[in-house]
Amino acid sequence: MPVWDERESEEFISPQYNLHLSFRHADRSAALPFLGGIGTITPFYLPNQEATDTMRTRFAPSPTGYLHIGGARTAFYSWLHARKHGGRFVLRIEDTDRERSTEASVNAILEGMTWLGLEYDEGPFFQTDRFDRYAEVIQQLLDKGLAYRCYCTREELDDLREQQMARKEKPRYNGKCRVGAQAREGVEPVIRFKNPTEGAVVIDDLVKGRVVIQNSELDDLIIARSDGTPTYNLTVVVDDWDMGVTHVIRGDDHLNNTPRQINLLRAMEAELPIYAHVPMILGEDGKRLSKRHGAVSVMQYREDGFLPEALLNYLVRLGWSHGDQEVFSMDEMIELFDIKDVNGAASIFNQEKLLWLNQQYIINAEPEYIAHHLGIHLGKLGIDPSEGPDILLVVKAQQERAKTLVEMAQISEFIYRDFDEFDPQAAKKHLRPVAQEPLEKMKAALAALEDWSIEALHQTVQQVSEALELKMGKVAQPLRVAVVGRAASPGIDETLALIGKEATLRRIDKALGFILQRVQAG
RNA sequence: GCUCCCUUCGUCUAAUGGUUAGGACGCUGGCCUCUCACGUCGGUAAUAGGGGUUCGAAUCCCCUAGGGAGCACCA
Repeated sequence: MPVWDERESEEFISPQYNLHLSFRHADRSAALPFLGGIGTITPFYLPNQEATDTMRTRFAPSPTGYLHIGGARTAFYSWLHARKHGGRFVLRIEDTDRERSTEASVNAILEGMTWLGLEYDEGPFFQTDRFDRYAEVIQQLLDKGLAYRCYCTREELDDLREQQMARKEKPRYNGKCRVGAQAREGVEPVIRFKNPTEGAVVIDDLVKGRVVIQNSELDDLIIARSDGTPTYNLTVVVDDWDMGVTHVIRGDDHLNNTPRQINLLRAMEAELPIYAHVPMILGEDGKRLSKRHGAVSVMQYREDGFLPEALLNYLVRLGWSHGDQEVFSMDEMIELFDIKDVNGAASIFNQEKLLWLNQQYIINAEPEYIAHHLGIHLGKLGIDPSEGPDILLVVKAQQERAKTLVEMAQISEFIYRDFDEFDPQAAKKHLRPVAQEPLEKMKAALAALEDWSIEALHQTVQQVSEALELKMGKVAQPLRVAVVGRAASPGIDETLALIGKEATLRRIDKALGFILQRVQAG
């Protein structure tokens, strides 16, 4: 069973989760009555569904891994489409492949969607709970003569395929058992759908436009394996129909499956959904996104310090645009996004642009929001934020300086603890003998300072600079390297304020020691 | 191999037959400045190739090339 973050589960997962429980464990024969034969079947409606004319989109991942970037985008597009039109967004888990499906993957997918904030209105439904229903539809197709048992063995099919490939033909089933096939000893038959042999299937795809496929290109696909379990093309079609899905938004790797599914839908005399096939997302090398490309799991982006809003904004702009606008609020995305405007071409995932967007979101976010997430990343560095200054002050000081929350934690480390070594480059440039006097003067002035406020600190640095007749940079930079260890930090006054008086004086001493050592070393 | 989809700066995209082909990321030069960053002003860089149609093509048609997907008792 999924393990939820208590706080988040209350908000929007819980209702579906309860339904999931009741759906999985209830007496299905009572809960899900089926009616009639082919032609008179009316789609049944799952317990929480309302009117049949409600627009519905769905996300239907197979739980064989985490939620990846491509899946997240199609889920998001489906979600946006439903939200925009006041429809419902359905989550369905396609777990009929029992070899590869895992509970852990289901949880990973739900966790990913939760993090992104893609709450679903119905589901999650599990296909493994619906085998009775699939069996029923298959039987009806059989009764109607729209499907048949095929007794060809795997070996025979393999041979057939090889021969066809050798002849440079498209491999497909030859329809041997289509008429008058006899049961064979020791062969458990599969069930095939009798695909039309003539004519063409027309798909008016919202993204790809009109796509026409000749039925002569299609063969009689298997809808039930020899062990009786249904296959993908059958289950999607039955589910989309039963669940009242009106808009099928999915990856364009499914475009080639669509004509088969349409033929199946027609055989069941079901209403056809509207299709939208969105293109793939490619890695930086132009190849299909894979583990080689690093962070492909959406949860990895959380680990890496990205905000979910930034990731969604990036994904919506990947393949879609609204004039010159780059940054969109969630409301704007819902209002402006239109699946019809999605580009038909595959696009390359560009980490640099995502980083830029993430920084924009960090800059514009409420400090409280950032602080909440920053705490986690500080914790990973072994830092307890409560042992330092108010974390809101840290966020405000660093907000414009980090592309990710991980980076923000890293560049804030100096606030919480002394560093071990000076950055060699920075020390070489700034901790030189000429810096000795400014540092000593600063130390004295700071030691005497009672009011450790940003304003007072600013004045102090300025006064010391003026007294030495130096530009402020000549004083502030050595001081910065002394207390931060590096040449970059927030304004020197803010920096000192965050570090505190005691640590500041201690670190200046250390820097003076460093310079002395350097002089002696020659 | 066959079928389907796709092709504008390095990347994401705008331009629905008439624009000096626009914006954004990146890279880069200036400004701002105590550093870094933010911000700001500039620069760099594209219609895959070839044929048509048209007064006029990134845009419509055809061919070629390149990329992707599908052709499973996976989803």
